[in-house]
Amino acid sequence: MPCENCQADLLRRAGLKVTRQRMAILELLQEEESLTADQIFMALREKGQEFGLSTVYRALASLEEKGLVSRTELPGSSSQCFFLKSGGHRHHLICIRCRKRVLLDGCPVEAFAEEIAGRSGFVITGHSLEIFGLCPACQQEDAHV
Amino acid sequence: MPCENCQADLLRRAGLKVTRQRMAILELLQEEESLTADQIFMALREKGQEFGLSTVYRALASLEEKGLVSRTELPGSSSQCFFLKSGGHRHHLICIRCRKRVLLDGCPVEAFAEEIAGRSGFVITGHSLEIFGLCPACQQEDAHV
DNA sequence: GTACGTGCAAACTATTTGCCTATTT
DNA sequence: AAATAGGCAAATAGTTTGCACGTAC
Repeated sequence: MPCENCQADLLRRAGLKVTRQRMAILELLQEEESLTADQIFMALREKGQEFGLSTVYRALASLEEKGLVSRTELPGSSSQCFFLKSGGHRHHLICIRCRKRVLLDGCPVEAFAEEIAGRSGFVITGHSLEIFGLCPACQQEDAHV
Repeated sequence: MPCENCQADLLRRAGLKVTRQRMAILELLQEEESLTADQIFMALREKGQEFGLSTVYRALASLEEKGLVSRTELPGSSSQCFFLKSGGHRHHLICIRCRKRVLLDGCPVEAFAEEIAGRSGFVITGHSLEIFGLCPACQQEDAHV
């Protein structure tokens, strides 16, 4: 559960200075599932937390570097989505409409990748996997239209 | 096997006009595993096939629309890679060094995704999966450095 | 006080578009 | 001849950077 000071602790543990801007971004990412830099910028502006877009990018970059945040690209979109990273190797189920992001347990790729390594002679360094769909809420909304 | 007129046929069947530019791009994609728009532009320029970068983008867009070409983004890269699409639902093993792209058989995600659909209430619309690694040739080159 | 973070404007990269000409069918 | 494609330059979108100032530690 997101306590008032969790974000500050996260930052401190990562060796980053605790600033209003970073706190606000972490807090926002905790509520929303995943957001583009611009969406973060807008959302904070609406909350009266006005600050530069480049600050958003820089904050996200440091957070990513420290492993607190990760990014991906939604299919057919040109901008990147940022989201809080949870420990370990995990994949997401992502709603293509509202961008809600659901953490999945398990990874069907690892065994597959090992098998492939053997056959292909490649040294496997990683993989990307994301599953896309419509979440229940968005299915309903779509039905109404 | 890439016959002289295969590309032309591909274009005709797709309902696209057969032009020097599109032919050259298809031919190039047949040799190389996957290339960015800019790499295609450069490669063609070196072959004396000089033409505009916007033509490359437009040609790739039509080819993609007709299902002949597909694109992805390599991890940590800001530009997109284009490659010839092979029929059906397939995934790739990609060398992070030379971008060689190997078609894989089978998909470990489909069963996983179905199971998830049941549990999550999402309607699954698709998934992305790519496996990254170093190909045998690049492993050797790296060993020499 | 020092190191790091922020704001703003300008730069940059990848990609797209407008408009007019050229080529394919 | 009609329809589609290409060339060039300019526009756009997203992101990054330089530099002076501000803030956390």
